[in-house]
Amino acid sequence: MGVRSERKLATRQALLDSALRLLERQSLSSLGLREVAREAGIAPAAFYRHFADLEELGVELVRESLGSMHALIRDIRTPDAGTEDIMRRTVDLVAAHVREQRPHFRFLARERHGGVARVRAAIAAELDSFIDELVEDLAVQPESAGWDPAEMRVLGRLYVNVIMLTAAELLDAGSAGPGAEQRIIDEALTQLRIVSVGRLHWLEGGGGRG
Amino acid sequence: MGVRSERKLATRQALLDSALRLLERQSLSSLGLREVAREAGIAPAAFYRHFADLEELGVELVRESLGSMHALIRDIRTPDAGTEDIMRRTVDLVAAHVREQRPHFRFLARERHGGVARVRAAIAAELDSFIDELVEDLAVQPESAGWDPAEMRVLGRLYVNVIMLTAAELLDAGSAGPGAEQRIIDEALTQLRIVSVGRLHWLEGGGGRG
DNA sequence: TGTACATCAGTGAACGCGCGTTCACTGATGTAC
DNA sequence: TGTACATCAGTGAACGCGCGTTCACTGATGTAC
Repeated sequence: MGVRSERKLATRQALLDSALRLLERQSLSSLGLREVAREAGIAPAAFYRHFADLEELGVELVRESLGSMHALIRDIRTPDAGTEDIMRRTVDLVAAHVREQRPHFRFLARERHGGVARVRAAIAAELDSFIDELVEDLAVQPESAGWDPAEMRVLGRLYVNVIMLTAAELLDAGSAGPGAEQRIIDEALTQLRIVSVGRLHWLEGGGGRG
Repeated sequence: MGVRSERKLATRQALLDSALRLLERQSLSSLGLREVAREAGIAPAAFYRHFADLEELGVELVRESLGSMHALIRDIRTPDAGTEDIMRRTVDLVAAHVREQRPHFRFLARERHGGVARVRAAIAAELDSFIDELVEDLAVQPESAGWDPAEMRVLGRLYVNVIMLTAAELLDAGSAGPGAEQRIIDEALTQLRIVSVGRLHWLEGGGGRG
């Protein structure tokens, strides 16, 4: 790969990084092109060499951020351990990933229901595929015997939602005083436990419809 | 009350309504003062007779929107019925309220993790008080015997989160094709059932820690 | 290796535009007597 | 009830500013021979 295209990629990445940095304190729809270019140290016009507009950059940020989310989900996948161990591991991993990739998780939390429809759709689509992955793992566990596939998917969505909301709460934990992070982690663990107990006894009442 | 203050209140309300209308398609941080004034049919300068800036208007919108949310929670409170009936009623009520107060729920979903910290804080505080209300109701039910108060609160948060996320999904149901709304309602019901089964068997394993 | 030309990422100036905010004002409503 | 003055919600013009986008350009990198 030539020097020129390497530098182009570096500039592109600088734009993405600058945008992500600015997005810690504002939402995508209020972000300015000149603002991002300034932060990245290039002329505003150069932005157009990389993206048609900020929405396109936003969609690329979704890809990047969900890479972080994907790494988290992959780490969580340990179908061999006991349920309690998996859950403990899960909340610890969520906390660790949020700490290491704050801006990515901030971006996802903010834009999941944000003002840019295309970005919202991109996030929803990717979350769906994460749910599929998680359901694959859940399906091979003995606790899943007798489960309806559609209901398994709802269970997976419930787990992913708990994880996403926990990540979002952890982002604001800093300003909520010391101990807040541990409290959020403990609550997340309790939520996962409640759901898991529900899962364990699901079939007793005929799928909760008894 | 005089004619003048009545008219002032009417203008103020027109500003709030106009803002809410515009916020169906964008987020608060990208909303413009002139834009809102234009939509309300008044001169930009008149805005300042009612709010110091858009953030202040936003906080007032939180109050208004959570009024809608509060009405929903109040409707849900029927501690006398059986669990399954309560849950069916709950998802139907969520769907009905979202249909009738779309802009309010859109606003809440968008700004709960949005770019304006003060608005985020206002929403979080109000959600907390809704959880308290819900927990009050849950506490008097026989299913809650033996529960730790802190764990009850986590359960309440879990229910409220399911409700909020269901409302958010219903908002985009229209563009997801016909049948999407019913599918979302069914999934929400299943989630509530899973959580409720978990609640029912919670103590068997020593609070899920067995 | 050296030369001549092509490519193209990034520049800097320019544009028209809508923004938030200020200000002195107007005229209907409110108040005091 | 009528009059004289005070209040104040809303106006319209003006301001300086940063925005997104365009354009011809520059000069380092790439390519062909």
